[in-house]
Amino acid sequence: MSILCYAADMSLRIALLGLLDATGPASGYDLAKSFERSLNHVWQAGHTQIYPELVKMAADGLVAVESEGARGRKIYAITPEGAERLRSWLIEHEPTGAIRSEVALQAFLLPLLDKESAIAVVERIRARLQQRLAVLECKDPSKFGRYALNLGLSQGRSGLAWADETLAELRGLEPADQPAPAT
Amino acid sequence: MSILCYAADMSLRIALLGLLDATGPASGYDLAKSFERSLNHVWQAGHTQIYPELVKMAADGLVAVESEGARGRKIYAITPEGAERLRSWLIEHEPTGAIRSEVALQAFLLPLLDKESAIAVVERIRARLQQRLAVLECKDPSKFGRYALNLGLSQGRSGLAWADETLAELRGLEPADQPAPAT
DNA sequence: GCTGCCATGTAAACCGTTACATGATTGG
DNA sequence: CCAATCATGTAACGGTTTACATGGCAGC
Repeated sequence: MSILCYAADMSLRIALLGLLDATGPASGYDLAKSFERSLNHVWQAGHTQIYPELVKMAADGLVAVESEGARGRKIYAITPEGAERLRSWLIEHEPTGAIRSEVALQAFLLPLLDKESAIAVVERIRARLQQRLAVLECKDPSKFGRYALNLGLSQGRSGLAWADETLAELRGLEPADQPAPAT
Repeated sequence: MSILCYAADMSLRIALLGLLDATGPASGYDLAKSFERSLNHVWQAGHTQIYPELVKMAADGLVAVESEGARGRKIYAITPEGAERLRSWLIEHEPTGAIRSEVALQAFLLPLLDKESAIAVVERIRARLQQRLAVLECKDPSKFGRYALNLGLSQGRSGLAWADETLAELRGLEPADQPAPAT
């Protein structure tokens, strides 16, 4: 609305500014790799989103092309203005707790399934969570993103605990409690 | 690609089918209310998304207008085809673990802030999590969505625990460990 | 010379939010 | 009669994904 009202979300911008601030100048390609490696469990973005966004951010003065290397490689650096924008977002932005989780949606709808199917679904969810957790557990906890890593570990473990409790509950159900196995 | 490859996500469809299956025929308005009340911590959708989607779903034969009530109220019911689509999604769909969380992004970037600011950010996150948790704790655990409710409670509590640990760690830091408070 | 990775981009489609718009009904 | 709520929708915008497209360089 007002000129002070920036676009709704901007989290992609913030993530890019954060990476540039934390690890120094980088190309779009580097940033895409960083997303995959370090930011993966927190935010995702592919190169097709990153390249145009960097151009817009440069137009807004938040980053600048520091140098151009081999093969048309363009190295972006964060500007002081960008660093300030990053800090003020961190300090001022009230994060929306809103979550869209396919896992949670499946959990919500579990009662629609018969016992066997529900158990199979939860087992698959459990396997998936375990796999994700294993990836996080391999990461270096002394690195930059360690607070988010701890958060991911904590959430992953609590998801696993939920899956185990739910499996126990489902297995303990009397067959009579089940919905009809549908025609 | 092939005619068997349905649109990528469809979670909104699934959520709508799930509500119709679980609680019987309903209007778009009712469904929007249900989203707010029961599905809020799992998936969000406003009426502006729901109305057009119901029209498309009716065109695809997954729901049907069962009756039209007062004030142009249209009551949709799930069709057998819709019920089958719902069940096969639940059983077959491998949920993507991908998460985009502004809270986690802030956690990731915490080391960019000086000690005082970082503590303030985590305290705000903690307050927000507590508030969400309080909402969930008021819900009836015997209702339809109770598996998802348990999951939400579990995740909320682990988030709170993370915030407390992180605050303790930040408060215990030597001032020397801090980044320069930025000109 | 070919394969594979580095490196950058565009275009179309889709999903989701915000703002806008309309009218009926109920209760005070 | 007025306000609140019921009830439905459209339009524009912005963010995200998928597919398409191009070319340089390194090693075999």
